[in-house]
Amino acid sequence: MNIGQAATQSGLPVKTLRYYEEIGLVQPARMAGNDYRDYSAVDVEHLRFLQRARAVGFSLEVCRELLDLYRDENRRCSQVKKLVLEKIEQVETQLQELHALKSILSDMANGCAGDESADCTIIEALAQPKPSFMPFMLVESSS
Amino acid sequence: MNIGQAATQSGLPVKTLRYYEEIGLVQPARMAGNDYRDYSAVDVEHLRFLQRARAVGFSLEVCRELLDLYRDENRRCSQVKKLVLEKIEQVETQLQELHALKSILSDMANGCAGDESADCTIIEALAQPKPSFMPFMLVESSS
DNA sequence: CTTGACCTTACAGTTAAGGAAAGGTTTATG
DNA sequence: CATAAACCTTTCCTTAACTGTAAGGTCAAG
Repeated sequence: MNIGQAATQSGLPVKTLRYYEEIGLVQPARMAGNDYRDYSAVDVEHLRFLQRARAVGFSLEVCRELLDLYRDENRRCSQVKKLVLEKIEQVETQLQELHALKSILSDMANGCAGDESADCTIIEALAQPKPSFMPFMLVESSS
Repeated sequence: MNIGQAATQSGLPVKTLRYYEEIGLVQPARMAGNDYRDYSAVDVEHLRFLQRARAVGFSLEVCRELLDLYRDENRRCSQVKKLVLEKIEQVETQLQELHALKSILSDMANGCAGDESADCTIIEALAQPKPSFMPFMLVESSS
């Protein structure tokens, strides 16, 4: 099967298949003569696995581990679950950060008239001439 | 003021200040003779503005717009608020996506024994030999 | 025979910097 | 005065996970 069909069947763009080959994730055979990539059914199965693992947010590095486990008859289920639990923790951390951001942004928006004047409490909050103004900004000055 | 002090006072790394100069955000004068960057008080003010705008999640592109508005005496408050409201929408979209991911990952983790056997419902869900298995995967096949 | 749809490689660009190399300047100290 | 530490400079490479573009080879249809 050539790359176009493999892309269609895996739900991934052609460019992505070339990229995955380049980084050693799924390396198809080559057709004699024209050097076209020749994807086997197993290759496509692996590509689909990757597509789904990416769709649930795993990094390519972790996808590689998952694919290795998928191919490994001697895997232990606990290894797989560990990766999922780690990912859940990451997602929870991101959710907390985004909630914090949203609350800051909402406070900013709510405190702002949004009219045609040049005075703007949002700009003032970001300029923050003295740290006494808009206390919610003080929480996020960690970086 | 040289770059190290400007970095300390703005809360940004030295490398970031050089980068911001390179992309035209804050371009300090140069000292005669040694060509060191020479940041004015206004430059540092702008750097601090950028630091805070980045800290609340605005992209550099939007930070540039915000900084332009900050410098613009004729800005309209509504322009600023528009950017904040757009950012809030982005954050909400991301929150929804992350909630969806978390629920998928949690379902996966909850359905998995996590023991020492090779059988793993997570791997099966990602492999998904037939689309009849684990219906929550069907929602996310948009990319 | 040519047109269009495939396929190939290689290189550049994206975001927002971080790191390293190789070297010039200034300041503190012996 | 010499020198070493602590600054500063530029340039290039790296990150994640691709996407876009250029320039060209191959294949099937009409």
